[in-house]
Amino acid sequence: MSDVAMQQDPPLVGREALPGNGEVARIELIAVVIAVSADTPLVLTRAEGTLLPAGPLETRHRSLQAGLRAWVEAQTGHPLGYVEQLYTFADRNRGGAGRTISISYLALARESRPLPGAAWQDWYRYFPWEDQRSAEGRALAAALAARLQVWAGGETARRERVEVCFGLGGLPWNEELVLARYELLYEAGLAGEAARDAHLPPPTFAAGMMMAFDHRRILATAAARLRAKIKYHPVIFELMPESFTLFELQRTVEAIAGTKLHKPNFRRMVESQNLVEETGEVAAAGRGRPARLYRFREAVRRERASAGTRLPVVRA
Amino acid sequence: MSDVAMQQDPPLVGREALPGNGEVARIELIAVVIAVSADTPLVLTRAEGTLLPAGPLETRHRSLQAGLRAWVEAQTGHPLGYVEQLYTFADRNRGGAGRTISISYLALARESRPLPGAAWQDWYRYFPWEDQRSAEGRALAAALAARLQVWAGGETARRERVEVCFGLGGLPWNEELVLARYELLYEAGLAGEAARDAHLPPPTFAAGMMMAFDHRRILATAAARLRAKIKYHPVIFELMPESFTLFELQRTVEAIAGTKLHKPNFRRMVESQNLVEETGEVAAAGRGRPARLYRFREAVRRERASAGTRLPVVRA
DNA sequence: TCGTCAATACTCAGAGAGAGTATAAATTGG
DNA sequence: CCAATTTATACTCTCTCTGAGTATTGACGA
Repeated sequence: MSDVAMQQDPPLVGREALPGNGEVARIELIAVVIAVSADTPLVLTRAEGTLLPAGPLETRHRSLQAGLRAWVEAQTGHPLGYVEQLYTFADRNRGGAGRTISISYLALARESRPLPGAAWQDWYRYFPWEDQRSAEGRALAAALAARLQVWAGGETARRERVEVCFGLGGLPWNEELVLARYELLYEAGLAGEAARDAHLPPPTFAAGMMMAFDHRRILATAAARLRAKIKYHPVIFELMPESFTLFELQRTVEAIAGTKLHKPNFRRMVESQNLVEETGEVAAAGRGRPARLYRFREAVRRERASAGTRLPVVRA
Repeated sequence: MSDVAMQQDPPLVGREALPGNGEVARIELIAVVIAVSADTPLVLTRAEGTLLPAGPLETRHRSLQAGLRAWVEAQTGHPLGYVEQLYTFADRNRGGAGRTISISYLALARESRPLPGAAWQDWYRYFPWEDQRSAEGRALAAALAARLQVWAGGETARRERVEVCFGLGGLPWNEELVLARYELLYEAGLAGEAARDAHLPPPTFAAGMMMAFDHRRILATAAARLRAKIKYHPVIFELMPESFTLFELQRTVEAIAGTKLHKPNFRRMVESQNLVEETGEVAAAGRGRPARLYRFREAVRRERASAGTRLPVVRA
């Protein structure tokens, strides 16, 4: 797929005239803005970390993305760079006519100082079980898996979902299943939003920090997409400064993926793909041998597009 | 990402109350329904192949997907099975207030007899250069690439796009770049829609069959997604009958991907991934040794979800 | 019965991934 | 100033996967 093109809104061409019986809806634009600071993935939030930047599409907005950028900048002071569309949801407005369509986006950024009322939050506050780099995260995931097995009981479909999502029974942990894991926890009542949405009193135990509405679900969708995407598309550089060491790059990937990587093999992978080039400088020394600084090779954009995944094609 | 979940509309939970200044928009639902008949990928169309099934979201529709399914069935008589969201576009209505938001979907199906007014069309009528299985398709792609190089002239950015998209200069043909190639052709005026949208007279040469509005662009988006997806997710089985031979499976993949595959290696790949199991029967003999029949293994859904792509993780 | 055709089975070399070890270049503490 | 420590970088060694080609099997038909 043309990723570069998908980041832009397509050209405006006329569409089929709709008959008059079509309902009208309000359009809400929601942004998941991700950055990484050292070892911590960050998400840009409002209202003490309970809301994602969002706002309605207005007449003055020339496109969906333009509207999104305007709202994020107004609410957080942060101008957006890389943006891609995530998913479009609909729900009926309660106690009112019409419906709201929510169009969610993933944006990648470098950390900055947000406006008052907005703040970067550690992404793992919302999904602590996703941090498989630390023993605590792994322990929490195991504990949640155990609770989910109890919840699943004798239903094999549920048991299998738990096994796949949490890497039980010899299956590996798959860091991409962020959304599937959150959905399991929601269904089992282990996400705080489940009781809230059912108008029940808060449960005695809830995993991770809640958000308002379905914003944590959108956050899970964004994280799943990002964790999948860094493996086949060099978007990780959207999160990096101009120059960086290979180990800083590795730790950024680790922060996003929530797993530890094998240093020599990571280095070999990056170098063999010609993703980076040396700047000729070395990092300001801390302890140990100083690391060389690298920058993203511009030509990568071109070459990466021609990579893709593999089928056993026959060559002429 | 949780693909199974993404195919469903998420649970309806309340969203942020929007201030009154939000614009309202009409919502249009558009479906790209794909099937494969022997060697030919098919797309479900209306109006002599110039329109995709589409219709406005109405109050009676309980969800976006429900609305989509209702429209497709009403217009074509074809009930939808597998459905996934593609992309959401916006454009201003000409000569009217408000805006239309178009939400496009990819659906996979098995061929059926559509209602009068609807018809399955060979997908390659719209994108003949995408059929790299045949010498004619490859020749057309080469001819278009030559025209595009002339159009690009001295602009290196354009030249590089042409090289990547059409596999020039030693680069391989990447079948996933359907949308990027269509966009190039549109920009260069080699797609009929370009002149139409610019209110110019029809050009002397136009590649592939046109569609109304931006429906061919949506079709390109769907094809790009499908070509990418069959490589890492067993969606191909949505297009297959209950039982099939391995070579029929291969030809279905070839029809979608537009490339020839290496038979022994394709067979090894399918078998090594435990995607299928033998039914015990053999296909009704034509010429040559009769082929064994296979069926899709249900357990695959579970196992595939745990696959994903690779990072050099470190194992405990 | 033999030739043809398509399905199925096997082989082999090279690339790549996982895992571990060795060396280099800096800081820090005696 | 030297040695211990720390971190970066380089190298090695399997084992699996993949691309590519060849061989065998089982049907039909002349």
